[in-house]
Amino acid sequence: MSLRDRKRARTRQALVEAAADLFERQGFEATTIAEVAAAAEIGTRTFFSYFPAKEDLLFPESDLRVHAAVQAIAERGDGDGPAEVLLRALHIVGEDSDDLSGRLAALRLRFIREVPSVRGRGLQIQFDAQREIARHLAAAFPDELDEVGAAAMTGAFVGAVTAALQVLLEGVDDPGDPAQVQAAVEVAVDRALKPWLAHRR
Amino acid sequence: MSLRDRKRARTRQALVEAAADLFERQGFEATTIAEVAAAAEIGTRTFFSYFPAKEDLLFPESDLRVHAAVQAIAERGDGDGPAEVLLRALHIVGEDSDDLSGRLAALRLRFIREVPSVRGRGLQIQFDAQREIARHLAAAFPDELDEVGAAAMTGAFVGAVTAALQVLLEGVDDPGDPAQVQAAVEVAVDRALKPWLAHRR
DNA sequence: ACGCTAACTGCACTCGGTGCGGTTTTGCAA
DNA sequence: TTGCAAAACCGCACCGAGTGCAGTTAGCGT
Repeated sequence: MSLRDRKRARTRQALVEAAADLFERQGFEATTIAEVAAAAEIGTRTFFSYFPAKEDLLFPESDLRVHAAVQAIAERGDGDGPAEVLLRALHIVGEDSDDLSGRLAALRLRFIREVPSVRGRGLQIQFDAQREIARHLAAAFPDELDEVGAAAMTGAFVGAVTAALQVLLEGVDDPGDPAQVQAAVEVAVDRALKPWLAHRR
Repeated sequence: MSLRDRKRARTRQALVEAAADLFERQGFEATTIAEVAAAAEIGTRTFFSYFPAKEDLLFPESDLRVHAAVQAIAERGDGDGPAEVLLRALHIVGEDSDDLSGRLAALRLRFIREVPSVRGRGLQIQFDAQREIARHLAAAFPDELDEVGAAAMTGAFVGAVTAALQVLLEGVDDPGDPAQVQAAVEVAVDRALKPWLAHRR
């Protein structure tokens, strides 16, 4: 990795951290891109060579997650069926790695509820990720699934968990508490997939 | 209905039609709100008292559809279970009524593929509609479903059909042809829900 | 016919985002 | 080490979406 690339990665990280700080303090819409860029010590214009839009500051490593999930699908065990592999892949996508990603996750959750444009961007990213995973799932199980079947299955899983999670999070008083959120996610996965796994045996 | 309301409805309709014309001719992003407003003979500023954003011109009657679906849930037959009622409700949401809505549907489909902001807004509307339907579904079947279960079920249905439809539409050469699209929708519903309905018997 | 209210509209403004062109930095090779 | 091409940086001018405000117009009930 060249010096150029490392510097670029550092600046990118600085942008995300600066944005997290400002967003926490001022909210999403009240923070301008100029402020974020200034806090990371780059010109306003240069910001757009790092992120295509303001909302993407909240989803900085979405493609890495998807890539990890795809890899998990490729490295499936011999005994696993499509449902098990898919479930494990989705679990990987939903994981928080470092603590910055934890901070970001909390902000993301908050702004997905508060700011329409963030919710829109989030759904779009989820949709694209889902499609990518479905493609690889179909490739991994050519005998059991075709493209359409894999997409339907992935859509059903993701849709069910997302919708269940949304309802559960309405009842959470402090969305900033990672424990409550984590618990809600587990309940959502369990509740959403119970009927499917039950008849699957 | 007062004259005021009728005039307002006429203007709203004129906006949608003008937008449809301009969008067909110039594309979505190349058409400015000022142009649409001028074509409907209102001031640019006034546009925003009819639609909150440019994208909403492509989803002019989404709340009516949802309302119709909710009503269909309320008027369910005695022998129907949650799955049948939900399927019928979703069928209602997806219907095209007049021919203007047919034109709009084609444009919508095109721009959902081409323009990220339109895709984002569309997903957001779908998400909200899904939540509303789930709420009423839970209310209609208090013994079989709670809020979370209804949301999971609705999310699974909608997610499966949407994802399957997306894959199927990739293979359609002329997205402007309503027959091909309609056929794809039917296949998508069938394929997406087959495993569910099969084990449901 | 008369006031009251809702709708219409122009104006000024902010912010997100892009294209362009010039300057600085970096990687690499002679 | 020096030189050079590419890549990154950045200011500038610009556009369109969207909002707040204030003044005018038009419909509605009395």
